[in-house]
Amino acid sequence: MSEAEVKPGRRSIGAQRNPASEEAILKAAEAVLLENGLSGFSIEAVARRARAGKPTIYRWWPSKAALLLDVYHNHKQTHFSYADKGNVRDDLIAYLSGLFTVWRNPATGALFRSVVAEAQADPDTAAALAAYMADRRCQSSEIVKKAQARGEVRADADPEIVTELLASFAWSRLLTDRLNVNDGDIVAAVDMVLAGIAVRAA
Amino acid sequence: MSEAEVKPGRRSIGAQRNPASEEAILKAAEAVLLENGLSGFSIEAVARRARAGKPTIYRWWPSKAALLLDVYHNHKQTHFSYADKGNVRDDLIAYLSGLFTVWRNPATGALFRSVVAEAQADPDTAAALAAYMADRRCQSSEIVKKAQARGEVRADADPEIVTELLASFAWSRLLTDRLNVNDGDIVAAVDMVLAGIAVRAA
Amino acid sequence: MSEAEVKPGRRSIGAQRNPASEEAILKAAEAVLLENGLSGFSIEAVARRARAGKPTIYRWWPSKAALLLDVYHNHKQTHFSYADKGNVRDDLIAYLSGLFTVWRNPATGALFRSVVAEAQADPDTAAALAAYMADRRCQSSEIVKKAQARGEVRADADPEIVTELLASFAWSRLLTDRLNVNDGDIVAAVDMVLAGIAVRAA
Amino acid sequence: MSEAEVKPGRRSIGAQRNPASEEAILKAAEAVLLENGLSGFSIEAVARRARAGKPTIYRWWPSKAALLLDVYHNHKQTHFSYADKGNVRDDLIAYLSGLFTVWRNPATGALFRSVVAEAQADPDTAAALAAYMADRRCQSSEIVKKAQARGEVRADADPEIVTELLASFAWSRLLTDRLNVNDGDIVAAVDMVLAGIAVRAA
DNA sequence: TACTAAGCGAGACGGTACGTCCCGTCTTGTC
DNA sequence: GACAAGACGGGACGTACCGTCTCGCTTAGTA
Repeated sequence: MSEAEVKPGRRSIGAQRNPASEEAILKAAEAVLLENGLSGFSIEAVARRARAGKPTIYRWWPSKAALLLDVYHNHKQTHFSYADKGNVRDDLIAYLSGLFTVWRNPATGALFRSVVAEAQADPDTAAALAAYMADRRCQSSEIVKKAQARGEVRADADPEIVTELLASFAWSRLLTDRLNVNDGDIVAAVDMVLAGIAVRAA
Repeated sequence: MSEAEVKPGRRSIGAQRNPASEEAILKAAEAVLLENGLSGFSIEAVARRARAGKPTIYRWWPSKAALLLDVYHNHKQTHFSYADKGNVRDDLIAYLSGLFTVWRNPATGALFRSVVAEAQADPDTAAALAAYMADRRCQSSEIVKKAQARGEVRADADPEIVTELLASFAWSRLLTDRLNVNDGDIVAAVDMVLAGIAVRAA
Repeated sequence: MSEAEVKPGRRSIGAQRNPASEEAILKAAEAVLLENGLSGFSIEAVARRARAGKPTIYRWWPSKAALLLDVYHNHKQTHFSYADKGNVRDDLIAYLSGLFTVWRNPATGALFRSVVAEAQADPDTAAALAAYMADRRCQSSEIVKKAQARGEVRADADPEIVTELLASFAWSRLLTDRLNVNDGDIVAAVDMVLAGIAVRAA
Repeated sequence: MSEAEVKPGRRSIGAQRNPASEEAILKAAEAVLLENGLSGFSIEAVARRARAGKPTIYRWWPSKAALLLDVYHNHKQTHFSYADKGNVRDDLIAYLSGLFTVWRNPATGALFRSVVAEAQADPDTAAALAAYMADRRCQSSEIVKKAQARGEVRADADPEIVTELLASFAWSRLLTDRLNVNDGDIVAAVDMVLAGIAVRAA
């Protein structure tokens, strides 16, 4: 209120985590990542931007990767929902095009690409990403399980592999900058998995 | 071969590139990457190990990524061949399990993971990786094209998407350290793409 | 006294200074200084060791230097007395060897060295040290004044300079870690000041 | 000459120490020390001021203290000479007032005070200072040795202790900011050492 | 044959970022 | 209102690499 708090920004609020600092850091981290890319994303840059001390960041996030993941999670609170359209084809198309749509957002896409990249070098990030992906596989495979319950999908199909196949497709497009190549590919991929490409043996 | 060349390193052989240096650098780069991981892979470390000057490296490889890619290419000269087993199912299984096998090799796997990671931050690597992947898609889609010619696969299936779907599956397993989860998944993925999972509508 | 107060630290005893805290802090400060040296002497370290909050220290001691000085004064309550042996030579030898003896004690020596060092950078410490030294000069010069009264020492000699010369000698030995070089030097210094080194002009 | 050297300052001159950098760093170090005092003297500040990289400083000076000492030595090249005035009294007065004069220079005085302070916390500085002081004692005691040769000073006087006593006096005045108290004290100290203060026993 | 020109190992240069430690201030909840 | 506790913004620490530079050398090709 007074001018005292203007100059130095935030202060400690006692022997407890200051939510304002956390928010400012996450916001700054996202901004830095978007503006400077993964290679320009450094703890120092985030601290500078958030007007926070480096130790404050290290106190709560053990590594660059942890911060990155946290930013990603916070960003993804605008989750896409798993719509239930009544038939498996529309559900899978919605799922896959949902992934494409979310990652076409420059922020979300860059964020996830960064997390994946970081995971290749940093074991902690790798573990966090693995946990996250396991959760997603579990959630998305529900689509197929429901379809099996409805009798739309063969009972011997592994639900997790179905959605993993589709999600992997989205991954590789994201990681090779080919998210916008051809929207028809989304439907083609779903239909391939659903109907197969083999000529019907009578 | 002899230890004579070990101690004082290599010298210039005149106004031309010294192949011994190139070889030593590539070898050292691979060794450093394998021993210290992507995060420990630095030009300095490679130069130290190769007993080479940093400018020698920068003279021939514009960036860390270029060196990485070069190492990868050199390493992959032990290419897996696209066997032609006469039927599309065996060919695709051979293709997909070939990818898994190649990447299960610690060197090759780490190399490719590093290249993909680097491509997320470095545009040059991204471009190189894109070109490389386009070539691979082109080559691998031949499997499907041949099968279409044999009448095994429906003519309206997009050959590139077929193998891209399978290759993406291998990518995501590589990038999330799940290459060894379940060998049966390979066959399951191929069969899914071939026969589909939908219940036959009579 | 009991170990009950060890574990959970001390509590406030109401709106007044808690002597137990003061004592614990001074004790901890001395211990830290002795164990880790001046360079390892930090308010944080003292607070940790004393199980005290940093603000408690800052509340009572405005600076590191103030704490240091306070520790020194508390430590020196075991003052050496200015013995009066009846003749100036023995008194001065007792005075100078007293300084050496006091500072040969690791705690006292390190403490005084630290105060002097701190005074070179911190004006407050410098002022405190100056006041302290003025007092000591005044006290120690009494030795010479008494000798003058007894007729042992020439009336035109400046008493303060006499003891300052001897104390400076001890200082420089302390500050350059040469306290134990040669015990004979103490007597030599005193005799020099008393009898002079010039050849007697008949 | 060209504008190339304007922006980035100095460059490497190959695999050898760049004297321009060394000079710039020493100059900057002195300036920082004088302007901000010992407490404001940091490697970072010196690097900033010298437009040098921190590693360049650490490459050549293992510690803050080493840099400090080097600055002091470089500064003292304007050595005071040990004048030989033919009689020991004038020589000793010249020696002692020389010390006072040199240290009354703000730069030199602050420098030496800083070195002494640093030596109380840092063993390397302590060692360097000890070596330096041993050398000075050796040099300055020559005054007394010559006087002994001339028969002016008793042969049983320890030459090193004589000048050590006087130098210590200057030290303590420097370290307690009392360099300007009373110029007569210089002569008084010398005469005390020469003639003694004891009343002549007939 | 002598000269030029480029590549070589080496390593110093100005920098940026790392992750840690401590500074002195602030606030919370307990006594 | 003093206490233990500990988070806060800030700044310096000493280290690792970055990409650039110049050195002194070695040798191939040109003159």
